[in-house]
Amino acid sequence: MDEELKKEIRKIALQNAVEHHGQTRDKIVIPKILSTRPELRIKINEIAKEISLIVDEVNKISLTEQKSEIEKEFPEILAPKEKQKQREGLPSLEGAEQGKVVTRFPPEPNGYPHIGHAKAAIINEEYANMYGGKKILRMDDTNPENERLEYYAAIKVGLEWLGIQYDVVKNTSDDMELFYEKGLEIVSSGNAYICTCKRDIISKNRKEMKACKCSFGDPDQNNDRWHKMFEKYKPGEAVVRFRGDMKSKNTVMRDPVLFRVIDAKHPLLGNKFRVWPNYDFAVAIEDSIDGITHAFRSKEYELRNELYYSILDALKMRKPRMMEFSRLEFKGMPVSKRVIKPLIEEGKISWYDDPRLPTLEALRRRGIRPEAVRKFILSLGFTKSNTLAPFDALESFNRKLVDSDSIRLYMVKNPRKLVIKNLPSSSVELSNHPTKEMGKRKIEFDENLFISSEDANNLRSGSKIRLIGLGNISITKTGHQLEGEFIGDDMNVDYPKFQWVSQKNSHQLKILIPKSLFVDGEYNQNSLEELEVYSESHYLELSEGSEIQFVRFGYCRKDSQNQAIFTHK
RNA sequence: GCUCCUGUGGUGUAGUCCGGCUAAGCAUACUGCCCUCUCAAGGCAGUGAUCCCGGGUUCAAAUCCCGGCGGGAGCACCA
Repeated sequence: MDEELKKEIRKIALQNAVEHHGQTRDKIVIPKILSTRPELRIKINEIAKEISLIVDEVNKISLTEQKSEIEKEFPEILAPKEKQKQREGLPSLEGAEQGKVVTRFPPEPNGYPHIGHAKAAIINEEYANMYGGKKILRMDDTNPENERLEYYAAIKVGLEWLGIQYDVVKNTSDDMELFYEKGLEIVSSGNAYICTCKRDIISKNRKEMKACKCSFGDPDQNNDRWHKMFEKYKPGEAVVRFRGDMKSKNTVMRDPVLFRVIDAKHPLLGNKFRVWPNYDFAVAIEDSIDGITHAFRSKEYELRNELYYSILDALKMRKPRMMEFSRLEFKGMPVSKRVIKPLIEEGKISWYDDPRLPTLEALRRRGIRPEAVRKFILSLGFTKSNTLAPFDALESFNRKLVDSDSIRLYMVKNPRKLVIKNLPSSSVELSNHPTKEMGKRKIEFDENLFISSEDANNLRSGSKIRLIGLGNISITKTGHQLEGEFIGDDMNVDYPKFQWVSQKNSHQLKILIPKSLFVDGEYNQNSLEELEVYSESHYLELSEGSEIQFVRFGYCRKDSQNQAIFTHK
């Protein structure tokens, strides 16, 4: 064995020993050597023996000796370890070429957009941007019974708020004629057939893996029935079914429905059409003709991938790559309309913008910034494992964004009067932000001030406190109404510091504190706390929607002249 | 029930495809210190993971293989 290798081994052993209280192990040193010198693998036995010897030697000498040997022999490893840099954004995409990636976000206009939509939209956008590609917004509106005009608009408003812009905005329903063309093609080629069986028969056969009699109909029958779908058949009487595999383990593949008859009025197209493609057929074709290179959807669609590719194969159409990510929900914050709607009807929450909800509108009202939503979502990564994200992760991103332009204001909850007769002045100027230049505000006062009960409760006669920005006070009387006297303005004291409000300058308002809507699956009766508070009247001069930090309380967003919503601490 | 996906500190994740470059990285939460007329932001430090469990392959496994277990989803003429 050459001396150089021995030296190398000793170096690694020493380094590792120093990092671990003077002790190293050959199990650690062997891989390290082998990883840098793969050619040694064949001589493994010999090397392992040598390493054991060296490791023993190193372990015998003291930590200080180890350190001094490193200093003398291998000073290069003394350089401090750099902090590891984290990959920015999402992992790279397989098969993605710069400038050629096309992604799409296909929401159904059947409700208000929420955090789950944000995740899908942001992932699609990020990837398109990452590769200098194209983004498409496609309203997936092929069920006229569900879609409503206001939802098309609400989704666009939400996306705008998130700051996402699209190269193309379209509706799936724009391509109805194309679906018919492809529908006829897939029927004519024998890859689909028209089934007139009753719904429960179809479902029973699916369960039992049995083909239905319609699947044996000849081409003429299918052709004829295809045309009948457009006028003769009533809803429920006939559906177009893909010829999949009734014996497939994947239930999705057991001759799924491609088209059905729906007579409802479509918000965009009225009664022009009554044969509607279903989701699987529509997305596959749309993704293909829109030139989508990478399509992303959430995990519950995973089993539908096989169908998606099969439809495109049957039609000999180009296939995008489909990938899925986990759904995003917050603990105790339902996303689904099925859960939210009854709460609205029962009057438990006001509307879809109630601050306890994870809708985009609610997050906005609550004071969450779109950039925070984006950072938060990206921080969750692109993963298929179930995420029940904690809301405080979002809050932390938001706090950092909001802090630098939130005006600092004083506010007291459950106000208690504090009378101080010997105040040396009648007004004071307070600065609006501790570090950023945001100007000052003037507060006028007389002997009547307020502090919050929480603070007042800990006081007794003789307690000394500092009213921030005002001066030091010695309490002379406690009780329902407190009294105190001004004892100077020395700032080098360690009295407890309280914020205060002057009676002359006060404004009463309500603060809404949203809490978890559901606890252990049950509606939380106390999910919205309402606080009656006094703030400085300066509040009235702020524009609606501004973010405020009430000192020693937390961040709030001004909702109106007499209501603010608690954002987070 | 059947099928598919998933399982890394309190929490969210990186790493897993192509086993060694990290006795497991980052963020958040928590604790302490610095800064500061805020229990904020900022700076620094610290606590915290036998990488779900059990076998196997290998000189070497969070990473590969087999078997369990936990969690989620799908089983619609909804998307």
